[in-house]
Amino acid sequence: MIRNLTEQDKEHLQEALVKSGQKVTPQREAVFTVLLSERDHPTVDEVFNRAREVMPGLSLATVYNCLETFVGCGLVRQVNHERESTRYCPNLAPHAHFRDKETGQVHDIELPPEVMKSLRSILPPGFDSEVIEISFLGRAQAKDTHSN
Amino acid sequence: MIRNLTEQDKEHLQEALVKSGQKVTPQREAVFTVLLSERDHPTVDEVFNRAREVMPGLSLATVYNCLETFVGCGLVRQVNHERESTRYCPNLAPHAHFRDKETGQVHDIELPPEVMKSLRSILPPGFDSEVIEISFLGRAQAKDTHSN
DNA sequence: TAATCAGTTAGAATGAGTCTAATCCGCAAG
DNA sequence: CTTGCGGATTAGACTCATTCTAACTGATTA
Ligand SMILES: [Mn+2]
Ligand SMILES: [Mn+2]
Ligand SMILES: [Zn+2]
Ligand SMILES: [Zn+2]
Repeated sequence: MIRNLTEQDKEHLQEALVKSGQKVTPQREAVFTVLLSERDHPTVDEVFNRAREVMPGLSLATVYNCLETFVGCGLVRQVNHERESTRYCPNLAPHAHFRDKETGQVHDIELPPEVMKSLRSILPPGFDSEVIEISFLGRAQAKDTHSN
Repeated sequence: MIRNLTEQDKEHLQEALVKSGQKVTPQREAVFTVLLSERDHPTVDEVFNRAREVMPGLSLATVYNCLETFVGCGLVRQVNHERESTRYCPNLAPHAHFRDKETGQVHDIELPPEVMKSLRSILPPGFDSEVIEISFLGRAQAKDTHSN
């Protein structure tokens, strides 16, 4: 189901867009709403299908555009596993991803700062990294029905 | 330049192939040789072009087939960064990958067991992971001309 | 009003990877 | 030797996520 954006969410969206010289549009709001409604790392097609429920005229091209815009202004992260379709994640906290081999579901795994530090410490001198991606592949006992 | 396989390398290849019910062929030897000659994580096309120097009739389809075979029998790893072409890595030791934003070069980063452990420890109960992928994106001061 | 301009849209193009069907070739049975 | 078999190789067709293009929309500005 598609939630409504809280005032906080709207401000977050507006601020990030305006800060990078772009506008809030109905399409961008719809796509952002979809992302925040179910934090299950949807693909572009999944976002497209969910968003059309609430905005039937929306085009796939626009979903690609919105998501690219959001990535550009730091509102969401892209998540890739092997060569599968790119998925999108609005969780801005540092976290890793766990991909369930059976179900395909993607779960967020919290990343404690001390682990980040120990990771950064394995880089030899001369290597400076801005982005670290960590992804697990395995099986998760389904504890609940939502997948975040 | 394309090295020659040592006896050890040949045995390694043969053992892994035979163990999974497949044969050593001239094409597979050529592709494997390319992978061991420069451990720079080549793409399929790069492998193809290098291998053709030594085996001109080789086809791209066969390079795809050989690499898939090697992955299947654990001789090499696939390395993906975002949606770029898949790269191939014959380094079987546990390691992470560092991708240089400027040059595109991929470097191996050794992964000490204690770091692996601390990573595994962040998984909540119920999550069991066989594979962990770690990749850094950033800039590396070019210390040398080879890229491993 | 007219010009401008970001955003949206449909559809074409791209390209890494996969699939298909024909051929090749080493080996073993006759 | 021939022949048959089965895995491997090959060229080319195909797929499909993503990117590109060019026309259109609609709000804002001169
Ligand atoms: Mn959950
Ligand atoms: Mn090096
Ligand atoms: Zn996430
Ligand atoms: Zn590697």
